[in-house]
Parts: sequence; structure tokens; C-alpha cells
Amino acid sequence: MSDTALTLADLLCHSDHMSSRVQDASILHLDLDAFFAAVEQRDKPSLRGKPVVVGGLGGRGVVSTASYEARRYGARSAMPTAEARRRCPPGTAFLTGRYEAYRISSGVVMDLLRSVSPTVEQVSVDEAYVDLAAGGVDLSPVGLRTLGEQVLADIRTVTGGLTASVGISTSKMMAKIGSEMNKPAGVTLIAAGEELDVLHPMPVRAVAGVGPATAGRLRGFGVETVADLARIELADLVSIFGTAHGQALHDLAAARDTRTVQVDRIAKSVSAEETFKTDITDRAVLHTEIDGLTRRVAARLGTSATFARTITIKARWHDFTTVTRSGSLPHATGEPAVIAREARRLLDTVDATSGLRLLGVGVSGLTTHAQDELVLDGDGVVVEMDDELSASADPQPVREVTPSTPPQWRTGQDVRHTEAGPGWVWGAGRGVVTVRFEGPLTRPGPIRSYPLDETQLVPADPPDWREPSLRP
DNA sequence: TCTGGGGTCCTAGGACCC
DNA sequence: TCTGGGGTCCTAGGACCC
Repeated sequence: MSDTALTLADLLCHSDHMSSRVQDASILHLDLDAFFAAVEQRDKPSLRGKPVVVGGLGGRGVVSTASYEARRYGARSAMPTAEARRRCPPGTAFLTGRYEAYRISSGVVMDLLRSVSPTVEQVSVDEAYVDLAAGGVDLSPVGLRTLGEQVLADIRTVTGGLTASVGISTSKMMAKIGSEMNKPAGVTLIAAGEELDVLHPMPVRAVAGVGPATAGRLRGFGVETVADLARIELADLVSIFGTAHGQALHDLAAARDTRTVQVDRIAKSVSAEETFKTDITDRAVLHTEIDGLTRRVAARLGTSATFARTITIKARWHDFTTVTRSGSLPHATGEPAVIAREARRLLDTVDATSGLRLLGVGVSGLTTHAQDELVLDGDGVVVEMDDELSASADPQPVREVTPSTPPQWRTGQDVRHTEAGPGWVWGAGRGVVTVRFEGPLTRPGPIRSYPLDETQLVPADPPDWREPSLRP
């Protein structure tokens, strides 16, 4: 921009431009349709067109996903599988999940989305938000619809026939509402200015954060639709639901949703739990279960080179009442033996004489350093160390997962790769580097994702960094 | 055959320190 | 003797989401 003085007209034009940009429909929500069941139908043609239910098959199992054919009979996610069996006709396929297959197809779809824009927030295995503005996409209504259709077509191609639904609007909430409106395989654009026309006639459950409890309380006040909710004073909502929830309800009912698309979401807790086939009374057996759950949690801490300071156990009785007990250690640990010892101590504070139907072990207060609270003097020398730490097996070497030396992968960075040739970094985050390799002149090349800790990518022009040798 | 498993965020109360 | 606050950390539970 030149340094000639801006005129008032320039300023007005600029601010008009800015305000319209802020309101542009630029957030895309993608939801894979009946994802687990669809993968099963894709991989086993005999299941196509038939009701398929994926979930726990034991006596206490619940449905993860029902195919659209099964939904016609009333099968739903979170329904006890036994109930789904009662509702669905003979010939319905009941399957346990093949979660590795789902994860792989999910990864392919997420890579595809990252080729649209580097700003992708994966919410779950079958759901993601994309910030289209960050991808330099044509944000006109025609451009957005074309993009949405293209994404659906590409997903069919790269996944071998899976379908997804897309919503595009001005906020996360409206984009998500959009993706629900024309399932399956639908593209819904809710343009700037249309939000309230769509939102207000909907039941309050459409608002993000309104579940059964909140909807029930609102019903008590005669509030059924979002329009009803939008008429309630902020002060009243705050007095009923508390500061955070009340304010959120007030904003969202007016379609004010400023949540941004977050690429890197760092885990705050890790847990594992198990519902037993039959309730467990025997404390020795429960302690064995603690050990198994702890091993699962500690293994996941290990793969992310993370350590935890707070240990939580969860217990559930036959009548479904559930309690948690937690305790914080003087120092973060990744040691299964230390976690299990604390978990057993916590378990011994709950009454298991009538038996437990569920036991869980979780950790939180995560850090990337095991010895989080050593007291150092001015020279960095340890001057104080807790006895428990020095006595325990804690001070194992810190595992290095990401190379401590460059490259710090960044968007647009050129890379070489031994198999697929030269390319450049599309996105880095969630422990992976996504690379778009160079294709023919008129067509972008393939997109691949590499785990950060295993990547063999090499910067095209490494300044003062050598190819990493394998670490122990 | 009643109700999975993995998370996030918020609130409230008590302890403790200044 | 009586009476304060603010701030932080910790624990337990609830609501919600996929």
C-alpha cells in the first residue's frame, strides 16, 4: 500500500470489506454419514442395502452406529444393543467395530480436507471443521456450493464410496446445523444473514451445549424453540444456568458464535475404563483390573512423551450410581507402577462389597516433563527433591518423540521425500505433517500424512540440519 | 439381558496463604 | 475478640459431545 493519505472513502470501503469478511460463510463442517456402518458396507458388499449395527455385542453393549437401513427400524447410537436386536428384523448384521479400518479411512478424509485449507479441526473420527478463509477459497455462494459438492465427490473417490454431509456457514454452530439438515450426502449453505431464519424455528436441542438436562429445565420455563430461548433476558439465563452456560445460551440463541477452528488441541486427560460382563466383587480381581487399565493409560502417555500428576479412578455400581476419586502426586509420572499404586489406594476408599459394574483409571495434570517440580538453585542444580521421587523408579530418561533439532514443520515449506518425490508442507499439527507432493502442471499431487515422530521427510534445503538417524 | 468409552468444560466448596 | 477479603489449588460431580 502506498503512503498517500487515506481518504474517508478508503476507510469506509475498507471497513465495509472487513465487516463483510467477518460475516462471510467461511466455516465448513463435515460429518461422515453412518460412518462405522458405512465402512462395513463398503468392505463387505453383501451388507449393502441391509440393516447394519456396529457396537458392543455383549449383554451390556450399546450401539455405536446404525446404518440408515437399521435406523428405519428405530436403531440409534447409544441405544443398548439388546434393544436394537429387538427392533431390527432377522438378517440384520450386528458387528463389533474394526476401529483400525475406521481410523485409516478417517485419516484419508482428513488429509483431503487439509488439501482444501490447512486449518482443519478434527472433532472426532468422523467429524471436522474447516476454516475456508484460511484456505483462500472462493467464498461466493456459487463457489461454496461447488466446493462442497467437490469435497463430497472427492471423499467418495478416495475412500471407495463413503458419503459425507457438509454444512457451510458463518460459525461453527451454524455449519454443524447445516451438515445435519440434508443427510446423507447433502451440502447445505446457510449464508450470512440467513442464520436466524434457520435457527429460530428449531428445538432448543439444536443449540450447542443444550442436552437433555438443559432442555428439560428450559421446557419448565415454557421454552421449546430457539426463538423462545432468544427472548429470555441474559440476566435470567445467568441466574438459572450460571455465568458461563447462561452467557453461552444467550449468545448462541442469537447465532453469535465466535469459536474459531482450532488445529492443535492438546489433550488434557487420558483415561481407560471398562464395564464388566458381570459385576466384580473380589478386590484382588479389581486390583488386577486396575493394573490392566493403568497399562493402557501409561502406554498412551508414553507415545506422547507426556507425564501426569493427578490420578483419578471411576467406579460404578449395579444401580449405575457413579463416583470418582482423585489424588495428586508430588510430581508428574509416566510410571505404570506409580499410577497403579495410587489408583489402588483410591479404589480402596470406595465400597465394592456389593460389586462394581465399571472401573476406570484416568490421569490429568499432564506435562511433558516428568520432574516438574524440582526446586533448582540459580545454577540449575537440584537443591530439593521429594523422597518419594528419589526412591521411586521415576527418573527414567525422558523419551524424545519429536526431533529436538529442526525442522519445525511449517506450512509451505518445501520437502524432499524418497518415495513420492518433492512436495511441500500443507499442514503440521496433531502429531502429523501433511505433505502435498508435486503433481502434473494442471493437477495437484497426492496428499500424505506422516506421524511427526516417525517422519522421514527432509527439508528441501536444510540450513544446518542433517537427516536424523534413528533414535533408540 | 438397561444404559460403552473417550473426552471437555463448568461449578462449588474447602484448605491454605497473604 | 471479631471479622475481612482475594487468590490458588484441589476434589467431586454434573452436563454435554461424539
